[in-house]
Amino acid sequence: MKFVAKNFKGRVLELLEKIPRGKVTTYKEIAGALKNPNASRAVGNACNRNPNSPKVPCHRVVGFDGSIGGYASGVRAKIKLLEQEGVEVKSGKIVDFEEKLFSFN
DNA sequence: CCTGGGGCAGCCG
DNA sequence: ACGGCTGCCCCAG
Repeated sequence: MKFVAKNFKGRVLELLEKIPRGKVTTYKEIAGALKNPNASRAVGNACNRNPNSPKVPCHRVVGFDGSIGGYASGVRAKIKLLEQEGVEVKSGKIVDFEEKLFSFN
């Protein structure tokens, strides 16, 4: 049985878990999927204060431009994880970002 | 490149 | 429950 969180934070975490390995998404996509296209900041907050650190791949979420943005454990770690999953990162940006972009839509 | 403004959820007192 | 502060953001100038 699937656990459906009704909190904003909970939904964000669930979406993050849906992101396949080697793919990335944007805060905007998540916000839009939650019907709150302006809540991109709130999405980032949910990840930052995320209670499920290793459970949720927050490192697969990047800025609208494919920019890494930030990371609670350090941007450096985020890039490292992405590269391990096969996502190239150059100068703090995702290489072929649009091709690796995953949509919830 | 940097600055300011907007809008939204989480956390703390 | 309320108010203020913060933030892994986005957009325009």
